[in-house]
Amino acid sequence: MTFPEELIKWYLFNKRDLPWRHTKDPYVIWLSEIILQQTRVEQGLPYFNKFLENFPTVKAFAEANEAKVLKLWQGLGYYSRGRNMHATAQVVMEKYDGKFPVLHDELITLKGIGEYTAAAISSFSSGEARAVVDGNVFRVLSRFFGISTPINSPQGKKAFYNLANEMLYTNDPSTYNQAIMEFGALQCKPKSPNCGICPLNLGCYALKNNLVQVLPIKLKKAPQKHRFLNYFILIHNNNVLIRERQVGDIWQHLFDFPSIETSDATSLDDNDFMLQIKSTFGNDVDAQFITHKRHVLTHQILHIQFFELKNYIFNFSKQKELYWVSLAGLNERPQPKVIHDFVSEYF
DNA sequence: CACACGTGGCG
DNA sequence: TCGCCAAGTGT
Repeated sequence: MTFPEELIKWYLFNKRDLPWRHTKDPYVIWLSEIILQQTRVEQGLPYFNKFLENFPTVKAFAEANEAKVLKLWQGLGYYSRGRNMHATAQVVMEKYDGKFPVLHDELITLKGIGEYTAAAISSFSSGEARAVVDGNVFRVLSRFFGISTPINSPQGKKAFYNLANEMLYTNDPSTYNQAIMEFGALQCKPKSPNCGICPLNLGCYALKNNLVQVLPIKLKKAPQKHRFLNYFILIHNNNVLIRERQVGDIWQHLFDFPSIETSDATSLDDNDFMLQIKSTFGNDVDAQFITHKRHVLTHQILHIQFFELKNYIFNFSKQKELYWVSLAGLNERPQPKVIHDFVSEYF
């Protein structure tokens, strides 16, 4: 038995009895779909009932004032959904004579209705062959077929949309769409799905390859972190001390000056910072601030300060990554770009 | 196109 | 506790 047919079989036996599954009325389905965007069924269900009681028809919805709509929406989150619904209800009254559209291409033009919702309403209410792609579909397809392309990357979205439409059971798009989403919500759950009782476990790539906990892959935002690098320029007999950066951090194998990294912005007046300098370079050291700059990388923002050191003690020779370099011959060294920028800037 | 938008539940 | 996730969309 094929993938979509297995899903539908599972669905017919295991589906929850939800109110919006008893109708093909596009208005009612629209109501449920908007409410369920990024929202769990348990959380959205009371709102669905509340909205249907207050606004049994699009007409009633359109004639309500926005304040009442938002009042009813209170506590659901993503309040633009409520405002967009109100606007859409009025467009349906004016442009569609109060008859809620059922075609994808019409639905997609309405406020608050994107690719997912247009596919959902059109397939559920008119049987149009449009595959829904939501968080559940990403997960089910990613695991079953072993797709590791990140679901939130442009390539990933394209790949999953294509695959979803290839898999679409065109004999019954409505049931298939509901089936794959319900399957993702109840069986192929994000965390600890019970693969032992899964009807698709024999053909599941993720289960076979022990990737259920890994797929789908979602790229993290990686918020930019701030780092404070304090560089020390040590000059002796017309030589300057540089250091090769080690593996496990930015600029691997590139050269820069010896430095102390701190968790905050620092100044020489800062006791802790001065203590660190002395413990590293010797108590008699005399540090002098030269200049600072910001260096913005993809995942981090570097705050860089330069200090010139005088009267330091030569306790660096033991460290392998440190090198004395002739100031005059700097440009002849195997030059890492980074040090070259810094050096050319200050010498 | 990366990001903001809300709230509640879960491990 | 806290990050992740939940039937996405608009900008």
